[in-house]
Amino acid sequence: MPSSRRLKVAGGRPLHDCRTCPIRALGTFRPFAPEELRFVERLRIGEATVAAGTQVFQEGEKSPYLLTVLSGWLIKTKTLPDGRRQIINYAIAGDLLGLQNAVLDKMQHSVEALDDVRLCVFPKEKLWSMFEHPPGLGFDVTWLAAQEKSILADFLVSVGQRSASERIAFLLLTLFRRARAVGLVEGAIADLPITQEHLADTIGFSLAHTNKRLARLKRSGLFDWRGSRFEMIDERRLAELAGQPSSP
Amino acid sequence: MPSSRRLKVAGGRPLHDCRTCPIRALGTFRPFAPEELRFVERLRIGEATVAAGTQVFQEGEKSPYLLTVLSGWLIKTKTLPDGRRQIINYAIAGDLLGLQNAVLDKMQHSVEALDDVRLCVFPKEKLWSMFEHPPGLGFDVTWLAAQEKSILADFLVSVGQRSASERIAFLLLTLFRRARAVGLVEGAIADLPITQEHLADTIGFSLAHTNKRLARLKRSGLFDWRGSRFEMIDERRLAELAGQPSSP
DNA sequence: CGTTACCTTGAATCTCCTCAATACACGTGG
DNA sequence: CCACGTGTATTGAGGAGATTCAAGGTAACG
Repeated sequence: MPSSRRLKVAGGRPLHDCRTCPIRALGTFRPFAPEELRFVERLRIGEATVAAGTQVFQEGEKSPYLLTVLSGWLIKTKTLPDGRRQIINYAIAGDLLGLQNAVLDKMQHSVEALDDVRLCVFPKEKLWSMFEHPPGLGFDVTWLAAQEKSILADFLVSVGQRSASERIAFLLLTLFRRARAVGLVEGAIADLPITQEHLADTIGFSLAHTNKRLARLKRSGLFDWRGSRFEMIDERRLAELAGQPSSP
Repeated sequence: MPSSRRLKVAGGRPLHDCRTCPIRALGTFRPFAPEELRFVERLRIGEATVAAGTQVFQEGEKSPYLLTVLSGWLIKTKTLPDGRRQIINYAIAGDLLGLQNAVLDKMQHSVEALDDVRLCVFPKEKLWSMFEHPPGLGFDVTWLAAQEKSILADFLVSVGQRSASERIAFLLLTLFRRARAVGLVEGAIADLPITQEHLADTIGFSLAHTNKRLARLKRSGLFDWRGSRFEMIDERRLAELAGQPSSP
């Protein structure tokens, strides 16, 4: 069972400098002008560290925060009245959390930490000022939103059209590549704090069936996955198996 | 088979005035300041009318355009290498097309007209200027993107967790409500230019199976659907059947 | 050393798929 | 006017794939 811890922001704690922000160092993002850096630094409320299992946002909730992930893994989920749960997406370093909350007035899904997570916290009402303030901060937010739309569409194709093993292959490949893009892969090894239940809730199959197909996939030797240690062995063949239209 | 017609923009044709824009009249959007109106009017290239079956965008393509739907229905699709197709979302009046193309450099999905469609055409490189130019045009784009993320998440829950009849109920309900929100429902009747094959490609089931479950659903009398004429009879019960968390 | 979370496996059942055939409405050309 | 094609809807039989339920197994942790 996920714990019921909720997000708390410790104000006034020692903040690192935005200039040395870990996610800026990734090179995944456009470099900020000094002026933008100062602007963002003023908007920021503080940093928060949350433990595995924490509910960072709750579906339907109006939170005062808009968040950026500095480190750790989270899942975004939606739950049906009878308890069936779908994992919508995963979030890692560099991802934005709570855009819906800031723009559409309330959260459309829940967000839960899978391991210990560090977050950068903004007041959601300041989002508007990122659009007033000329240089492309608002554009960056749109870029992130478009990016996530694209990921959601990919997941939708998977769940709508792919077979069980294809879905597993596609998900593992996607998570691995996203992790690699933000420097979380050393050699060919990533730390995935994901259980088979998460896997099942993402690809839309029962846990039992997911387990059986995963076991068979493992035997093919394209990757090794035990506990949270995931090792990619043959990425190209895994991508083929996933039915990936194009290459890395 | 969908025809292979492609989008062509007739420049310099008589344009209606942005002040009398049909989608502005809907009341779905925030009213524009006169200054914003003039700004948008200058950005616009022209209007385009495309016939049913036209491929407005092609997956992987870099188109010079960013579009707004004035009237008609379209589908956004992604196709796997072996031909399996997933309908990602539907677009109607007020929706934005080609954001990925403008922001992420190329289209991640195809867009096809289901009936005759009127479009408002912008040059995609001008998107940036909507963010430079202070009052909230850029914010509106983000709002639309967040909105669509929310729809995609809903579809993902459906395809991942719901049974066949629940998925059908949910999709019909969603399309009906979106149509109603932009004034396309008179009485309880909407014109849905959708075949059972579209339905099947959206909910992730085979055509045969979709047909059988739909037939059973029809017998329950919650709606009437023949050809393109869709009549909602018991919206509340259909919503219950769809496993909708909250009410209209 | 018992608890808890996660993983594994089997048997019976049901959902959904494939394949194939048929029906119907429409428009076109002979 | 009818014959024909095409797109859409419908239906049935048989088999693959997924579900549920239930039982064990393993490893980590207090």
